[in-house]
Amino acid sequence: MRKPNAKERILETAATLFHQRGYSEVGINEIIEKAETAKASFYQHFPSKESLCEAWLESIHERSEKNKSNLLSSEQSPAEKIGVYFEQMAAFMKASKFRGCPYSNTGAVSDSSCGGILDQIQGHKESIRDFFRVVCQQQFDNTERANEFGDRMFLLYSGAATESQNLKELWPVEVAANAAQDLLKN
Amino acid sequence: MRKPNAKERILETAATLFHQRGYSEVGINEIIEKAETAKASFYQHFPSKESLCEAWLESIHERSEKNKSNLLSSEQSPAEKIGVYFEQMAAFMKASKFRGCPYSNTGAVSDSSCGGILDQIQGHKESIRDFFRVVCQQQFDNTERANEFGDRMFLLYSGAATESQNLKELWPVEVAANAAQDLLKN
Amino acid sequence: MRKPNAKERILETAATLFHQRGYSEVGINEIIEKAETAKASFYQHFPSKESLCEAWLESIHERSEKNKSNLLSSEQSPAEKIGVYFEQMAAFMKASKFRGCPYSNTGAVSDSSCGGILDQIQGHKESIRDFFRVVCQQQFDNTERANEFGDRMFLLYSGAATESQNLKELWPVEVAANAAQDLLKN
Amino acid sequence: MRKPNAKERILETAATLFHQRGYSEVGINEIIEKAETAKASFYQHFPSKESLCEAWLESIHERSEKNKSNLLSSEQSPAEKIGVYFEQMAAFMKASKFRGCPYSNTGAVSDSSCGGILDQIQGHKESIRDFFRVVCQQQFDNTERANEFGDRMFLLYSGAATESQNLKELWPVEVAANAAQDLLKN
DNA sequence: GATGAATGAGTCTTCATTCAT
DNA sequence: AATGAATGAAGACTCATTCAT
Repeated sequence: MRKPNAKERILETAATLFHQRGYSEVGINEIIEKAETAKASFYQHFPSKESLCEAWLESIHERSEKNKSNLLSSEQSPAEKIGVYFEQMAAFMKASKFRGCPYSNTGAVSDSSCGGILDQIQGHKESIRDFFRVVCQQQFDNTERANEFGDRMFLLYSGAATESQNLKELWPVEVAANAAQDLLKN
Repeated sequence: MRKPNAKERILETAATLFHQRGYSEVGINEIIEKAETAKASFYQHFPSKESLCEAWLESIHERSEKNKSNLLSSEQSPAEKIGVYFEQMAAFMKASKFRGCPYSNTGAVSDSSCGGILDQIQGHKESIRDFFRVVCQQQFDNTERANEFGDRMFLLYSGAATESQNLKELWPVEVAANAAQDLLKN
Repeated sequence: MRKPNAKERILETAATLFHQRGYSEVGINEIIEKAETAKASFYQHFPSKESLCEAWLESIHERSEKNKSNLLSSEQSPAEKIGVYFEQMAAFMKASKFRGCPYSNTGAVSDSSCGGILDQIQGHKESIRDFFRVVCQQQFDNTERANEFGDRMFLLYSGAATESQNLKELWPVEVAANAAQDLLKN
Repeated sequence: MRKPNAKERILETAATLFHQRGYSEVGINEIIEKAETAKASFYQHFPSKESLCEAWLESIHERSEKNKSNLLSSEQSPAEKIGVYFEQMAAFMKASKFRGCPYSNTGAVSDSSCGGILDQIQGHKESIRDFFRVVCQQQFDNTERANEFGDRMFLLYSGAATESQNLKELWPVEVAANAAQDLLKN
């Protein structure tokens, strides 16, 4: 069961803990203990806690990119794509007990996470925004309108993540999904 | 210049620091130092760091309530009220160098802030949601539709706060404002 | 027996350990353990390990200054003053089991101890050099010659400290003392 | 450019770093990184960090021995030999940015370097002391006097190394050189 | 002859909190 | 109402060394 690779064990453990309680609330001691590794082994693979955070965010980003890419190139209609995306979001929120968006949560902690972390947050967010824009471009002829509506969907999506986390409820995701569908009909 | 009241000095100092860097990133040592108080004096006024956090959030909430109440009872049209509210938001984002929503930021840190803090976050968020709902009720006859659109505006608003913070840009607030205005026209 | 004051206990413990084994070889853990204090208590009194080092060197310097000042203003002849000074040195070497000069030992560790530590080392050394110069000025009419001979005595003194430490023997101190006496006769 | 032999690369790298910053301040991680070797390769060539230290001191000693031997058997007068020796010292101090004597610096760190390191330090120092004694024997008929004056020169030399390092200045070497020359004239 | 991964004990420092005065 | 001293637990990170390959 236990992965033989220490680096992977650390990364997976950190992924769970960071997401559950937030980057700043999880110490390296706890990570290495649950990953069943020695402290020095950790630093052999990651030069710092921050670099582990970057690796964690990176791994999420990769999965997310693949998913969005698949969705975009699928045969589904824009409305269906939007529907699937928000359904995935709802499932994610429930599964993670409303812990919200790992990127926003990490960015909320501090601006001192300026270095690579801020870059990753922004890159990820831009990518999601682009996703909504492209879906809208598949629906609307007017590119300008498509981008504007894509941005609105992006904000609905983000607001749903934030408030679903704050209120520990699912309705924000549903409301956002409906609003996005309505936007597609305009 | 220096307030004579130690409790107020602490609260103001904490307000600034918590907002700038996040609750978990600011230690009591720094707070009492900048507030020019002794450590024991701090614990005389606040039983714990968490209670200081609650007092901070409470003070923000009070100001916010007063502002929303004034807006709601003003002579302005719903569109104007929405316009003013998002303009205030834009000003706040700029002034705080895109540090986003203190409530969401605090909630992002940890679920261990279960106690009173989570209650305050949820209370504050519900209140903002209600604000948007009431504004919509002033516009639409259909209450159900008003509430649905109010919720959508709430999510746009929240998404704008989150992404304006993440991207360190103002456009999310503007996009959200426009989307909200469009909702009022439906 | 145990001093009630934690700061003093720390300083005395550190003085002993630093001198015995060298600044870089003594950890804070050992210091606080032997001083019977908590780690945080240490940092209440000293902002860093380096600052403790500075306090230690400062305390040595003060005692040294008082001693040299007393010697200089005494009724003794220059030869007697030199004699007493080297006798004190011999006693110190023996008592400390040939651990040599705390200042030179600290400076030997690293040039990264640039900050205040280097300043203290240099200040202390200049002060000893001045002591020998003044004694020579009390012996010779020619100031230039007095200073030159004072500098030579300073180097003999320093070499005696270093090599007595290296060789774990007392003869370097004796040789230096004799050489200094001969210089006075020139 | 890069030496093919890993052992030599390690030794040269360590020589540079140990001299620049002191034995205790340089970790083997840094050494193997700068020597471009694997950690296990290091321990293949040197059983411990201490043994590397010994190898380093040994290599310095060999060069020093050769140099002194050449000087002693040269056609130069004792005064010239002393002159050359202190000139070399001055050049060494300048080149190493006043890092002083590697042996004294290593000995200053700790007495726990009991094993072979202390032996090497003492052997090296005795050898330098002998050098001065022999030069003096070439000058004076009286062996006892020659040895006494040789010892004095040794202390001047050592003091010059120590204080030149402490003060980051060259004058101690010059003063010691002059004092040594004067001793030869007695 | 060489290597990358793993380790336990250690480094210095900061945390929120309580105590006696 | 106010304070400086004290505390144990935890923070991130580095040490010299060993192991299996």
